[in-house]
Amino acid sequence: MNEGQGNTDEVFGFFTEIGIINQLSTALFAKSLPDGVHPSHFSILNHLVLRGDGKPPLRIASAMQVTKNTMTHSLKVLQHKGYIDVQPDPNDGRGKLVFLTETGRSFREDAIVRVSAMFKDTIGEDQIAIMRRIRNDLEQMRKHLDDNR
Amino acid sequence: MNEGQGNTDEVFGFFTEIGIINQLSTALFAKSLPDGVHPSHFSILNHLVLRGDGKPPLRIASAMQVTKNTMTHSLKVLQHKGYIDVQPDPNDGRGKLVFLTETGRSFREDAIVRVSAMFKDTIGEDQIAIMRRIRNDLEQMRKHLDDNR
DNA sequence: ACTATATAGTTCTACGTAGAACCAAAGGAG
DNA sequence: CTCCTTTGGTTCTACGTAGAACTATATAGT
Repeated sequence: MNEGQGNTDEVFGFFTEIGIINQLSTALFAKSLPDGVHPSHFSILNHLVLRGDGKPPLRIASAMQVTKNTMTHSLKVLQHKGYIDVQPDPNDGRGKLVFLTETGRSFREDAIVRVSAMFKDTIGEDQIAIMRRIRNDLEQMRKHLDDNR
Repeated sequence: MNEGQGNTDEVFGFFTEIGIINQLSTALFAKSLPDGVHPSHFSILNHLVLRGDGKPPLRIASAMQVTKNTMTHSLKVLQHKGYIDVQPDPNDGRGKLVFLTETGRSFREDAIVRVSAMFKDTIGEDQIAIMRRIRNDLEQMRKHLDDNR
């Protein structure tokens, strides 16, 4: 293969590995979520619980690293399922604010239990060890990619 | 937040980080590919060059970690663009074999050049160092997830 | 104050991908 | 040989996501 392109193959291989892990983990995760709830939907609920709700969609979108079009769609799904409540922002005529409903909170609680049970079957001590080991490097990488977008 | 779920949050956070990196790198990659060629399409071409062509679709699908339905679709796109040639397997009446065309090979070469140039702008020494550091752990993680699918 | 620009969200469209049902060919068991 | 199961691929449908064009409100510059 062509040398002289520096470490292109290395970089490409790395991102391929990341992509596959993402693929497999997402699929694994999806199997433990009830009815048509996508992992990304759960992520939004989880984010609202952990970081607090009452945030505008755009802020959530940037936290989740998806575009605002995607967020509009996802929020519509969550709202339709009754997990969130979207209200106009009283301080900004353009904006909206996203609130969790009780249904949404308890759905998230239940999902955590299911996911935990599933993780117990697949994620062992070795995997946890890997996660702890590389977590910092991953964060740095993510930050760098995010800054140089 | 609820403790007692063990390291669910840790695991979930890890996969979230992976997901975001995948997201950002894919988007970055896509920008350096011409016309409607998706990163996954390029991956297939790259795989055929690196690992050799003349392989059945199902084998490629398992290497790329996508379902066969997806592979059928992707191959149709690549074939329509003239990058690959799909022929029936003479040894198996059900099977097909995928071959690269000259167009496909040179497209991949050109793409490598573009991608390399783009990487030079975004991926620095620090990032390469991270990749080398965690590459092994990622592979292990991927293998484990793949085996326990 | 007025105009220009930036920002928050939505809509429309296109596309990659997965799941399920399906067809065809191969392989194994009796 | 015959039947059943497995395997390779396709089709149909559904869905998450991105890009681009658009509306409406807010903010900055003069």
